[in-house]
Amino acid sequence: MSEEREDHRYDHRAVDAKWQAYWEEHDSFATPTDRTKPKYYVLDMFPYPSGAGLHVGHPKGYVATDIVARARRMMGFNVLRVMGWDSFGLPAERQAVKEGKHPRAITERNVKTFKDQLRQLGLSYDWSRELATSDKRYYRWTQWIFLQLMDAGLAYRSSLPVNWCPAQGTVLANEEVKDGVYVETGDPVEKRELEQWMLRITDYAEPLLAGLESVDWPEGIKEQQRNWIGRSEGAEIRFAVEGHDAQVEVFTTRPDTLFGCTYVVLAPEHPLVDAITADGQREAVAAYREQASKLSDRDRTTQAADAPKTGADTGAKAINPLNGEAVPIWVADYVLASYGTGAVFACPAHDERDYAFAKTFSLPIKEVVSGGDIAQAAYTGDGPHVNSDFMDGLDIAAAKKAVIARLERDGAGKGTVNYRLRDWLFSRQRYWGEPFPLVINDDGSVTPLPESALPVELPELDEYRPTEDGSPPLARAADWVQTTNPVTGAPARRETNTMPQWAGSCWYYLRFISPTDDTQAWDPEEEKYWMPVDLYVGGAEHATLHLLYARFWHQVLYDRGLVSTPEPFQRLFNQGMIHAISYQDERGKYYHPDEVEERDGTFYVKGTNTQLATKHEKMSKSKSNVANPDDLCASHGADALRLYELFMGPLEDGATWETSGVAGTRRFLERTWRLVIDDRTGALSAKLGDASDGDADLERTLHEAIKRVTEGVDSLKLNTAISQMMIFVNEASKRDKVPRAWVESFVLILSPFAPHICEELWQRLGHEGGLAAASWPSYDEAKLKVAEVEIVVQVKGKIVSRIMIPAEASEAEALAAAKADAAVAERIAGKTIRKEVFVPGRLVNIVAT
RNA sequence: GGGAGCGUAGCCCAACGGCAGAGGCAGAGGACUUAAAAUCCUUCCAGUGCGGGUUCGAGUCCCGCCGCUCCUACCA
Repeated sequence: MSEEREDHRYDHRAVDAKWQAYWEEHDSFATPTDRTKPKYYVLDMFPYPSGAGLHVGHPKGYVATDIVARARRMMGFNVLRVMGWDSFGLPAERQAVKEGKHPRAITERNVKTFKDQLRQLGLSYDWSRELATSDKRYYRWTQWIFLQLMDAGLAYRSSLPVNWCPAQGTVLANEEVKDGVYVETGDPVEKRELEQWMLRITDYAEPLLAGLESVDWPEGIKEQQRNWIGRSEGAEIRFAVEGHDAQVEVFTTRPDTLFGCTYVVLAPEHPLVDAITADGQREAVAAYREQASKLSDRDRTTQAADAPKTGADTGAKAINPLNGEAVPIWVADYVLASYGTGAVFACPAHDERDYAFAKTFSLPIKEVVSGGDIAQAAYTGDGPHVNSDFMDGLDIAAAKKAVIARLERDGAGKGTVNYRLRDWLFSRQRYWGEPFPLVINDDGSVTPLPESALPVELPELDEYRPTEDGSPPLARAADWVQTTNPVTGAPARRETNTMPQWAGSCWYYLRFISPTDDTQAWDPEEEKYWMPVDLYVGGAEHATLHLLYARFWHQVLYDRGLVSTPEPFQRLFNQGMIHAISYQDERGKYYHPDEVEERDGTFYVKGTNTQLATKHEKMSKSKSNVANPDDLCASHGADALRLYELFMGPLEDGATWETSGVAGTRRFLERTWRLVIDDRTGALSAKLGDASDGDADLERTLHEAIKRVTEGVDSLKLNTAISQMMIFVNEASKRDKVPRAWVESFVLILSPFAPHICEELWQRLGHEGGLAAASWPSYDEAKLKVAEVEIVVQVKGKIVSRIMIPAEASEAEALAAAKADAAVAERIAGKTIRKEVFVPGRLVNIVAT
């Protein structure tokens, strides 16, 4: 008897497996080919397939988009829902070196792990459109886009210093270098000049700013992009150098303080330094530049404005173009070579950094804007100008105008706009990336390859480290490097750098439109149909890099008439990060939750007296606080996991993972199951009745749930949608009879969240063709209303009574009913009514004195 | 230093400016059971980080603090 009963309970293993197989067999999520219906392109930021696999934090966004995709299909949209792999990148290359395998083999292994994990979650991807950026059928077109960029004059070569680590024989990213050493090993890092490819993203600074106005993105992300682009208006001013032909050009946003200039500063790398340095200062300046060059960019820029200032006097003098005054020229690393002109004029009275520098080196400080106390600190606020000749008495805005006009008249400078955004360093000294589609001729000139020569495939190597002389790994493929110019037939060599990982992710959303087309990157007709991406979901950590780079490429493609929309991602949504509790002993060792026990509110290593500190941290293997989706699919089922991912809280918020919460959504699914199935017999529940078995309260709960879920698909407020569905199931479970049609509607709205169990229930309810054939239920506003409502009656804002009135009652009726209440009447007797407030369905407030 | 966000019950979280509680977790009690699990029922628990202000009315809007998270950082 009991065994038989077991057989009819909700068995997630059987249900999950059955329907995942069904979907695959029936191609349930194939992208529709008719073009008559409205389209919806919902996209996840595709992952880098790391060796660690997925933890429960990763699928949060994927589950959210899956709900949107499944619901939109039922609502009659053609949905494009796809997944791929950002599969070029350094970790695979490192792992390849470690294991002595090809990075491709490592990548394929990791992709398989990821894909298996995603499949278990029942995500409705059209897997026939799967792509990988490291696939030559894909990177052929990445190379093609690079040719477009070259053709548009947006790609150029430039010699730049990079971080070179001799001990590791490799180049390092800025993030990997601190205090002049490789953070992982402590090996020293030096700067090495290498020929690099750059992309002129700065040419697109204005369109990138302007485009933000037209997209539906979180304000915070837009603001980050604006800050990153960093538009600032100011002036370029030329200072003559005393005794030299040379001129120093500076950029400033405060040309109005030019009379307060007491010195000029060049960045240590400024090209004029050698030419102008006085003989007596050569040694000191050389020593300073040497010292500065040893610091990584990061060290030079992570310090706050009040950091100790260093510098050296060149002994040269610059002439202030306004008053002819000669001021000393210094070299200091607080001026960055890569911003503006790499030189500034210093006005210590009104700039904190200049102030600190002037104090350090006892340079004069001259006030030109009144309102502060420059004996104490720099004054950066507004005020009437002083000691400034024609600007005296003007405020900052007026003074700026006046001084720019004067400089322009005198030919000593001009008003300009500057950007913080730098050109994009677009080459890496790595193997596992896209080769450049070009050859370098013997004279150093570059010839782009014709389209017919694409793809330029990565050659096979058996060693992925850089060469001994520091050339990138591709230099090892001598036969590959040595080639001929396709136009002239003359000997030429290939570029041994590869593209950075961002390249492939810059346009993958376009390739998903026609991923198997080997004749073009995408089909223009299909592109017109599907673009732009209607909803793009991913982490906020990509706010400035990926999302800016992709917009840049897209705008270039748009300007060349290759895509139909100026912006790629119409709506962006950032899912919050999932954190989890970690347990650490005094020495910092992490313990897995299974090794931990709680006694009297304190945590200990099981069976010992070793006390543990708890912390909420990012999920990470190294912190032993990772929850694995595979385990949860096995123990609670994919649907319970999917529900919990979203039930935890608002999608955009961070949340703390608690596996015990999955038990709650699992119980909800079990209650749902019992609503439909008699778990003693496996037959349909005897509860299911006809329309006459329903009551208005339950019907209202159902319609409320349909409404919340329908709206949640748009707003992505899915946690409250789930809770409304829980209310319906709790209520329905209490009834002896529930109209079958209501239960069916409920199964449909739950199905995007919990597709496996809902397919099963839908089938058992006698429907053919699966949920794919079903359409979305609608709600009826009229059904959401109740006949009578209890409203609160306040007198002067204090609750004195509660009365029942018809829901449709007018203000006059409600007030009359309120005043008829004894407690109210008593309180307003003999007083003057100053104000009466009526909030329909909520309250009445009578202000009487 | 700058920017963004968050702070409601033991915990996760709800509340068009209108009765602070929808849902879940954990806890307690009970029903069912030989017992346990499962299930069902009942139940405890905060006045919304702090201080002002606007308002008939503030968790919600405004100002100032405190705490936490994320991003960014000598950008002239």
